[in-house]
Amino acid sequence: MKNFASWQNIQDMLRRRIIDGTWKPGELIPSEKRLAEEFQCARATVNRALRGLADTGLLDRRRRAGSRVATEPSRYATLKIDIIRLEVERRGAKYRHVLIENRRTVPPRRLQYQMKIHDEIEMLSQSTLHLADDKPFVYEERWLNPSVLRNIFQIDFDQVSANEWLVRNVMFTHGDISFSAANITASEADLLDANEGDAAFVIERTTWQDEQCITSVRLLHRPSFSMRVELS
Amino acid sequence: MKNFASWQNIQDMLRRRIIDGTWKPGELIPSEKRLAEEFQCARATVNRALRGLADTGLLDRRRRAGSRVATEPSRYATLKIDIIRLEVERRGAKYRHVLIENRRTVPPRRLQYQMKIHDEIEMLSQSTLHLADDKPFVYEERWLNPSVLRNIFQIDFDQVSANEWLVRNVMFTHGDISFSAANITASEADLLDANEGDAAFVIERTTWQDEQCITSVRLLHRPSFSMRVELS
DNA sequence: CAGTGGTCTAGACCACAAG
DNA sequence: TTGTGGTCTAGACCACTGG
Repeated sequence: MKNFASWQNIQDMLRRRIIDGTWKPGELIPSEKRLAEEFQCARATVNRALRGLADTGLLDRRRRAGSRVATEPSRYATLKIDIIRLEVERRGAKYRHVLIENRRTVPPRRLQYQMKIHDEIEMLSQSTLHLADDKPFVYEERWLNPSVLRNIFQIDFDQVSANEWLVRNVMFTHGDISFSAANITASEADLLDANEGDAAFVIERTTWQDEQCITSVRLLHRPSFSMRVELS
Repeated sequence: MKNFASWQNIQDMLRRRIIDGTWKPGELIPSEKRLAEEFQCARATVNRALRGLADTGLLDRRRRAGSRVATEPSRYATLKIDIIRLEVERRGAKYRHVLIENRRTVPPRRLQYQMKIHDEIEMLSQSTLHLADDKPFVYEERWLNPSVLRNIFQIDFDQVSANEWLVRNVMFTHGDISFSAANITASEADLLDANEGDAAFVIERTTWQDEQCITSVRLLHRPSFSMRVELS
């Protein structure tokens, strides 16, 4: 007999029952064992299907208590954090970047705090403009920590943006990212070919390798930029 | 002998090898079979560990070709889409909402397109202000599709916000969400207790149940709002 | 063709928590 | 105490694709 009951099939069937209200929010669903009997498959197969549903927030699962349809079914959206060059190219445009500033200096207090750094160490401070079809796309302000990136002063960031170099050469263990909106300043407006006060989408990201901060970056997108994600 | 080699342990060890450069970007790592021998465990256990690493973008896996460390290790950030009330309460504030407008009307063209609706049907149009500690937090403009939400005109949205009612009562099969920035208008500024032109963080979300659009919503956050996510 | 990852199975033991 | 989910095992077959 063929396997019509792959874990994907089972997951789809179970998701359907949740979505169409066969099993209502808060309700207990049959145990893995019973579902395995129903679908004539091994419990591990049902487990794989249910785990996926729990991961997306549709189910709450607890040992002994069983699996319940989530009462407040949070949904999760997964953002892909890409190299800016790829993001530009994905939009069908030609990518180019310009390194505007690149100097060693001590970061301001606010950033020391953000990077969880306690010494007044010198870092590499960069300003980069990323362009799509030669039109301003993102203005990037970045701080790079030379205590982690030993050879950082030898890299030619005119050839490769720090954004891309880091992704290819340095992996982080953890980090945080925040999204917000900001009115752009006169000088930023100049760089982004926009008007002072325009609302811009801002991403701030800081990454660490174990306890050491690698880099902190602020990406100021051109006005009208929007980031889109599919929900499933 | 105890199992010191749970799939989590194995995943951590393998992740470490990728992060510290033992295995470099683009490099082929040992097959599941070999790793299972190394860790003295079943292949399924290694598989579970590797699958997780592939899911987060650290590995590229292909049948026959084996597993390679990703050349462009995309990282993924998972956003939890919560009920606004919970988001306010998570920030330690008291939640309250005010239904400002609630009327039946035909949505404008732009929204018909966004909702992939082809008929000039009447919908429920709502404006809601969400408050945190009685201070404006988010201004919400929402369209609800009565062809899917049959009893929508009977719900008392003064008691429960549409945001919360929908999450608890209607599940979607898919949707899309976009993040952007906007200069707030004079009337929005009035509602949000801000100034005209201030930059506000905007979330637009549209959800469907199979082919039918359920709702489309635009959330205009108070200036200074930011959304933060952990990367791991 | 052969070796890889993808999946499924039947069984087992364990950790947990509701009753 | 007992039934649940969480995990691991040893083995198997399949789908895919590089050589």
